[in-house]
Parts: sequence; C-alpha cells; structure tokens
Amino acid sequence: MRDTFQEQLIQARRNLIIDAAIEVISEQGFQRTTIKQIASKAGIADGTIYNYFKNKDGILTAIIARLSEGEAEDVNAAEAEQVDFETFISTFVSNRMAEMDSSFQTLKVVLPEMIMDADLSTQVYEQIYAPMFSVMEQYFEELIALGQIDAVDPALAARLFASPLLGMMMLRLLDDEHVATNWALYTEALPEFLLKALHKDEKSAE
Amino acid sequence: MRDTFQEQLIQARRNLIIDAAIEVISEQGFQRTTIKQIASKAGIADGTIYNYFKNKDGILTAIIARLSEGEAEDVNAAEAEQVDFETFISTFVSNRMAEMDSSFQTLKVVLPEMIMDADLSTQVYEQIYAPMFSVMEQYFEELIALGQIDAVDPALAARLFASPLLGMMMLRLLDDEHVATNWALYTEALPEFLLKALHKDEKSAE
Amino acid sequence: MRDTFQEQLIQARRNLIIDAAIEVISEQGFQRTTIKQIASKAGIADGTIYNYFKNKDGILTAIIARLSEGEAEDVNAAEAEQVDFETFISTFVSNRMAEMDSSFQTLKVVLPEMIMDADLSTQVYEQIYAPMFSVMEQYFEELIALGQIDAVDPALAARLFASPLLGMMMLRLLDDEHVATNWALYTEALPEFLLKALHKDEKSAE
Amino acid sequence: MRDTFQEQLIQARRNLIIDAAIEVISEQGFQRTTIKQIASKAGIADGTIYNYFKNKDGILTAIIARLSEGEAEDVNAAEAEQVDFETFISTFVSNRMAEMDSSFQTLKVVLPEMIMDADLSTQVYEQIYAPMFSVMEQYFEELIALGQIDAVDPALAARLFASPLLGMMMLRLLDDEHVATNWALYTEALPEFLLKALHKDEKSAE
DNA sequence: AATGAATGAGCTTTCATTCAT
DNA sequence: TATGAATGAAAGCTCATTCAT
Repeated sequence: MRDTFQEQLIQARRNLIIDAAIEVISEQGFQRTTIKQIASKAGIADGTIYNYFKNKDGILTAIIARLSEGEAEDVNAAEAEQVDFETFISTFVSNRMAEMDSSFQTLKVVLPEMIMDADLSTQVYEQIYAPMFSVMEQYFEELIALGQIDAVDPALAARLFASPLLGMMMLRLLDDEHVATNWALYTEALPEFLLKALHKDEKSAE
Repeated sequence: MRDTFQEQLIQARRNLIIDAAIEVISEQGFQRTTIKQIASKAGIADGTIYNYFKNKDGILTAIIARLSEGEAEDVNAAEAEQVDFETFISTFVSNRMAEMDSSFQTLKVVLPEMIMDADLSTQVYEQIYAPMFSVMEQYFEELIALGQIDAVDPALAARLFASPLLGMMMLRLLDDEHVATNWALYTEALPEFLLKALHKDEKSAE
Repeated sequence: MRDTFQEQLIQARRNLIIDAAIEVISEQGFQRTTIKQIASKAGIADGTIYNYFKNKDGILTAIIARLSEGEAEDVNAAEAEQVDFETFISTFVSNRMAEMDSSFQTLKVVLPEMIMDADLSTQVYEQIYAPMFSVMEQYFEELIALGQIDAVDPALAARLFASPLLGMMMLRLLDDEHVATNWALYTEALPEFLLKALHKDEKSAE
Repeated sequence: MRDTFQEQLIQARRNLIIDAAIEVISEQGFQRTTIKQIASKAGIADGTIYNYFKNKDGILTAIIARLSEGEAEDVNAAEAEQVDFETFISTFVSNRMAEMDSSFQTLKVVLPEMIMDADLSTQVYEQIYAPMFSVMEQYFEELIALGQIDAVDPALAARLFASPLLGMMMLRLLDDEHVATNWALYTEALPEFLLKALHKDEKSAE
C-alpha cells in the first residue's frame, strides 16, 4: 500500500518531467534542449531530474516508451473481429489520424531521433511499426485470398496502404499549413482515397 | 581563366567537405556530428573547413542548397505540356522516387533538422515544397474542371496525391527493410495506386 | 535573511574570482590571460567562473566597476567645504597617491585596456576622470576669481594640476624603481611642487 | 652596392609593414590584431610578413626599436652645452611634447605592452627612460650645487620634473579631448609651470 | 620573393552530471 | 528527497605559422 503510493508519486513526478521535456524538446530538438530547460519548465531543480532518470537519454527513452503504449490494439481487434474492409479502413484511418493528432508533439520529439539514430530507429520500428505491419500483412493476405483486393505482395500492400497516413504525418511535421488546419478534412477524405486505391479494379477484372 | 580554375578548386573543396559532412551527419545527426569528424572524414584539418564555410551552420545551409538544386522542373514541364493524367502520374512518381533514392542521405540530414527547427522548416518548405504544391494545385484544378477527377479542394487533392510518396520517404527514413529493398517495386506500384485513388469514380457517376 | 546570506556568498565568490583575475591579468594583460589561469589562481574550475560572470569581458567590467567605487568624493567634499588651496592640494595629493598605491594592480589591468579600446576608454574616462576634472575646473575657476592663482583656462589649469599625479602613475606603471620605492617621498614632495607651480607669481605681479 | 640596394629594398618593405602594423595595432592593441589585418593593411599576403619578421612578436620589437631611435640626444646636448635652466626647460618641453605628438600612435602601441609585460617594460625603460633620467639627475645635481633649485634628491627632482610631461602623455592616451585639441597650448604653458615648480623659493630663502 | 591554403594548438564557452547541504 | 553550485570534458572557432606553388 505504502509502496504503491510511493510508486504513484514517483510516476507522477516522472510524468511531470516527461511532459515538460516533450514540450521543450518538440520545439528545438533533443540535443539542443538542456536539462536546465526541462527542469525549469517542470518547475524543479536540475539535479532532481537525476532522481527519476538515469541520464538525459533516459528521458528520451521514457518519451518513446509512452509513445508505444497505445499502439496496435485496434488493428488486432479489427483483425480478430473480421470487420469488413470498408469499416476497417475508416476505423483504422480515424484511429491513426486521431493518434497522430494527439501525440503530435511526441512524434516531433521521437521521429527526428529515429531518423538520426539507426539503433533507436530499429528499436522503435520493431516495437511499434513492425507488429502493425505484421498484422496488416496477415489481414491483406486474407483480403487477397477472399478476392477483395488485387493480388499483390501483402507486405507491399500493407505499406502502400500505410503510406498516405505516414505522408500526412510527414506534412504535419513539416508544418504544412493546409494539412495542419484541415486535419479533420483529411481524416474524412482518406478512407475513400484508400478504398479506391486498394479496391479490386472491376474493369480490369472484366 | 585563372579565376575560373581557382573557383573550380574551391568548389571541389567545398563539395569534398559537403560530401563528407552528409556521410557523417546522415549517420548521427547534425548536432551530434563534430567539425573534427567531418574534417577527419574529408581528410583535412579542422581549421580548413572554416576556409570554405563560415561556421558549422554554413555546412548545413550548403547541404540544403544542394537539395534544392534539382527540384520542381519536371512538374512545371508536365504542367506546361499538358500531358495526360496517366502519363503525368507515372512520370511524376518515377521522378520523385528516383530523386528520393539518390538524395536519400541528404534527406536524412535535412529532414530531422527541418522537423526540429521551425525557421528552417519554413525556409526549406517554401523553397522546395510550396512551389511543387502550387503547381500541382493548378494541375488538379484543371483536372477537376475537365471532369477527370472528382471535384475536391485542389489543395487537398494535391496533398492526398503527394502523401503516398512522402509516406514512402518516411518508411525509407525509418529504415523499413521491405521498402528499402523493393524501392523499384514501389515505384512501379504507386502510379496505379494513385490513379485509382484519384480517378473519377465511374460507378458513383452513374 | 537567507537571501542576504546567499547574496553575500555570491559576492564573496565574485570577489574571489576578481581578486584572482586582477592578480593574473596585472602580470600579463587581459588578452593573454586565459580563463583557465584565472580559475586556477582562484582555486576553482573553469566552468565555475561562468556561474558568476557572463563571459570573460564580464570579469573586466567587474574589475572596472571596482575601480570606480571610491572616486571623486573628497574632491566634492573639498569643493563643498571651501577649504583653502594649500589644504586642498595636500589632501587631494595624498588621497590620490594613496588611491593609486592601493589600487595599483587594478590600474595595471584597466589602463592598458583603456588605451587600446576607445570605447572602454570613453566609458571609464567619463565615469571616473571627467567628473573629477569637472569639479576641479569649478574649483580653479573660483581660485582664479579670488585671484589666488594666475588667470588661465580652468580646464587647462585642472589638467596641468593633475598631470604630475598622472605622471607618477605612469612611472609606477612603467616600473620605475625610484618612484616605486619612494612613493611616500613623492607624496610629500608633490604638494609643494604643485603649490609653487600653480600659485600666483608674486614677482610678476609687482 | 647591390647588397646595399637589396638591403634598402628590404628596409623599405619592413617599414611598410611596420607602418601598417602601427596603424592597425594602435586602434585595437597588439593581441587583438591579426597578422592578416596587418598584411591586408600593408597590401601584401600573410606569409610575406614572415620573410621580414621572425614572428608576430618580431613586429612589436621592430616598433619599439623605431621608438628608441630619436631619443635622449638633445638632453645630452643640453647638458653638454650648459644651457641655462630656463632655456633648457623650454627646449626640453617642446622637444618632448613634439616627440609625443609625432609618435603618438607608436606610443599607443608600445605603452600598453610595456605596462602588461614586465620584461618588455624593463627593456624599454632601461633603453629609453633610464638614460634620460640619468642625464637629468646629473643636470639637477649641478643645478642644486649652483643653488638654482632647492636641495633635494636629484633622482626625485628629475622625476618630479618629468611627471607633468608623462601626465600629458597619459591624458593623450586616455583620449582627453581638451589635451588632444590644445596640445600646443600645453606645450606653451608647461615650461612656466615647471620653472615655478622647481625654482628655488625666494621667500623661503629669506 | 610572394603567395595564401592548410594546419592544429589552444582559446572561450556550454552543459550533463555529481554531490554536499 | 530536493537543491543548485561545482565540475571538467568536449565543442566550435581563431589565428600564428608553415610550405608547396
């Protein structure tokens, strides 16, 4: 009981620091951000941070860990529940788009570091994206087997399918104004875009 | 004559340094890369770099400048020549994909910095992407007017159209193995993907 | 109470550094002195200096500030109290000579920088010497009006009056042995020297 | 003949560099001045300077050497010719003041370095000032013997005598405007100032 | 003899990390 | 546990000096 309370306090403190870190780092990058800035934003002293994190990299690791928390479940769910393709797409799109929107600052922190650090990239990719693609590949395999989409390499299909969403993310990260202000519009437009792009071409079947 | 030769020598030296810089920075990021590392990779002394670049940022600027050299021409060309949509897409896709492939390391250097630095992002975005989108928007406006694609906001159409390509870039940057090893395959698959996704839905027109 | 104690600690630290700086700089000049040398002489680490001073120039500024602390008061006092000329001279001389003696090392630090940097010269001059001359000029104007000294430009009189003192300073700075070892003797001799030099020439008045 | 011509060429080159050096150094000090700046002002390449001077310090040495060229002769002359005191003073003052005026920039270069470097100070002092004071001391000894001035330590008398001149130099170096613009006036006023200050006090003799 | 590109030692400054309080 | 002053390694950058041309 006491331990649990203590642990919760510690978790709260860690979260406080992580929140502050994300806010500052998302504006200027991890390297350019100093421990002092993070501590100052969190309203604590520099040294205190080292009671909660081993070192500066530990903060980044914690930020990444937070990112992987809410992932891949609905994909599994969709697959498990055998929802039809159209429903799956719209669910998938709105979930991913909502996710990107809500964790935008975190992505701004993590993605540059992933691009710059091969090890980190591999680690996060295998942890977050690989499982997602794995599930999607299985899903697409089934769809192909069912004849609902054209027969292609499922791995390729999964990545083609994901690409517009990743592209939206890229545009958001690059501060494209139209995308930033019309996020909802893109969330609406994407399902049909994907559906048409992936759906079996009726004419070619004739 | 002599001046030209001198200038060429200087340019060659600058390129040598820029090449070395791209190589090192693409592996560990701009901030983490030291002048010593770049100099060492280029086979010269630290101080020599400052004969060719004002400071460390000057190197980044030069890398960016190199990125903007080969941009936006064929888009203009396509638009100017009024090529039909199908041809335009496949040309556009293969050009962009080839570009991304060849300047991959440079993108690995520049993109993280763009994401982390709002000013840099704006500058590069307006220099490279904005013109591209501007041309594409005009193109899509015409297509809509001609009834070749469904009537939507041209800005949105342009971004939807670009998103799978940007998504491919994202996957490359995140070291997705399937994308990296099958780049050619994706270059082939994308035009049809885009064509179907954007083309006027015949059935819905009936 | 706590704050005051903290502030005193900080002041003590600053003084420690300034003392060390004066000692080292007076021996080899500001430019030639490294932060490492000052820190080493103060018995602290390089970085610690930057907790107390913005940068290297900040140390010089602090040294100059220390110089201006004890200036110009007795001149004002003498002027205000309308002391007779003879008393004024001997007071003025012994005060100035004592001042130069006690702040000799500081002068060795500041003066070369003043000579070499026009901006600094102007700043310090206007802060320290200009007020002194201004008061002295008023004093000499009165003396001339009272017929106690020959009628000359008060500005010139003030500077002539100050010149032997500044000359003594110069000789001290140039390590003249006789002046250095007989400072007290010069302090005694100067008042009469000045009195005779400036006093109204009785014979010429006849 | 050929050698002499060659040597003259070399001397001319050296003088060109020294002139450029004095100009630049007098504005910002020796340390802050770069070889590049001196070379640029002299209209030659950096490396060329090293054909005429061993290193940067060699330039300073040459500047100092130039300073000692025109010294101490008229003092000797005056002493040798047994000119009367009044004439001696006015000659001495105008010579010294003219010297200071003409070699002002050089003094601005050399003096700070002398103050900052004990070895240099000793060297220059012994070379330039010590002989002057030595001759002056002899002169004052004679004057005292002749009863023309009060009996004091000749060394002290010589320094008191020199102090107003050194004070004028100090004021010039510190950019005192009144002194700078009225140099001629001070040259006129100083002889009487010194004469009265040093002359035997008739009243006290009564 | 003149050049100026190359060199690299050495400077100022920053900042992650430690630790006495 | 929280603090923040102290630390010192390591960075970017300058510039006296060298030397191939």
